Amino acid sequence: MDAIERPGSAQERTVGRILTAAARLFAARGLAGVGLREITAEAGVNLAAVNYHFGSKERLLEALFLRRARPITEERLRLLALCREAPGRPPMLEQLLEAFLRPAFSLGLEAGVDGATFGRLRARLSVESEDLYRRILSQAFNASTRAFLDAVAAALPDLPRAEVEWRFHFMLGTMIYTMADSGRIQSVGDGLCRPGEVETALARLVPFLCAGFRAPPT
Amino acid sequence: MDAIERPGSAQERTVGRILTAAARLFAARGLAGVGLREITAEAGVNLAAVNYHFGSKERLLEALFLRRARPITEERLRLLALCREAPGRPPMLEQLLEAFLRPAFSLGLEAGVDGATFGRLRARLSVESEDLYRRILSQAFNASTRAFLDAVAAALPDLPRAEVEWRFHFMLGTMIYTMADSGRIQSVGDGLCRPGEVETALARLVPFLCAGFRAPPT
DNA sequence: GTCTATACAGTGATAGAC
DNA sequence: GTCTATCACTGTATAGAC
Repeated sequence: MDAIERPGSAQERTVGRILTAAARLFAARGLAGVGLREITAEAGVNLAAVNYHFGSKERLLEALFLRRARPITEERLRLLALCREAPGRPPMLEQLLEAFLRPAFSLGLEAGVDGATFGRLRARLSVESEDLYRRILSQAFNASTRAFLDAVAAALPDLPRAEVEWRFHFMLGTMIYTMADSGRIQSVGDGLCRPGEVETALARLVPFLCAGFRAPPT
Repeated sequence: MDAIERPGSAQERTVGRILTAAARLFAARGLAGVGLREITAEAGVNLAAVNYHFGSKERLLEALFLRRARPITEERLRLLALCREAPGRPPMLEQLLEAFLRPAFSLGLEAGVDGATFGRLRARLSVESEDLYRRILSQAFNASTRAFLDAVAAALPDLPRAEVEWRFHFMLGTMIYTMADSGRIQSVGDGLCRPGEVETALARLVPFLCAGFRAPPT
């Protein structure tokens, strides 16, 4: 426990270098496109170091993911605590969705070297049904997401709980697909929608989703 | 040209058996989780047959995908031609979204042995930004999707084109994330939203999305 | 043309020496 | 703890049989 916590120790240096190299390479060329040998070469460590410190390539990915996900959860909860009904402020629902979505976009898409494609990584994990990935996402996001689900339900007291969950699910879909920025809409449309533009995406998403949430129940 | 078209020929039999086996195995265990040796063993053909007939594992996937995607496109265009404004019918926007979404769900999620997880496969491809996958999706869906994008824009004459494209993009996100059925919402909510239920999903999606499309432009 | 057997260069993982 | 050597396995390529 001591060695892994003390910054500057040989072990911590090795782990950090692996994480940095892996983040850069995964971002540049995707998960399957880069091998352990390339990661360890760039990090200047031995091939076996990855399996020694992380256990497997997949668990290296997990460590990488959790390191970037935590700030999102924390910022979400911080913003949630600031939401309140008051004259001159937007309606509660708008505040909640903004507080939920903004950290995912601002911290997930633009912060730091590996942030540029953390959104893509997250999107890939989010459409996978494999157990490992579900576990990673739950571990990273369940706490904050559940809090927002309940807050949205409270802000829409006339909407049955099942409908709230469905619409929340739809919101997750729009968020994740936008973060993935796959280029699909550019290929089908006239290029007027560019999901990579964070502020534009948020400004379009919130009114769209709020209108959907407020639709009469079926 | 003759041999590949005549059903029952030795070649057609081999190709068909590979496609069937690959569809089942990809569906069961994902794309990376199954090797060529397992596919060829189940199909009762030689290992090299895949590369001989398809060129690579990825192009096998492409053939598989296009085979199942074509009926979706055709059914969409058939339903689009039936949409019209008339007394006693739902508003045009509702008709359009229903015509766009229903074939993706009904043909993509439940028809045939490999249909059960064609939706998952499609979702995985849809969040990928790699060129091959973008090409596959364009080839499969651009014709029908573009037609619907224009029809929706015509049904919402007061909405700027950019806004239409953004909201259409959001719709794609809800559709794809629902088809992926990753289990995420069940893990965060109370299990009241089960994206695998096609009719329920459609009944919830259409009003939600129509309300979003009709939100005032920002 | 179709199919087979086999070889090849690459992967992630690991046992055991130091 | 770290490294070397090696393992079992992957997708792909090819030479040659039918």
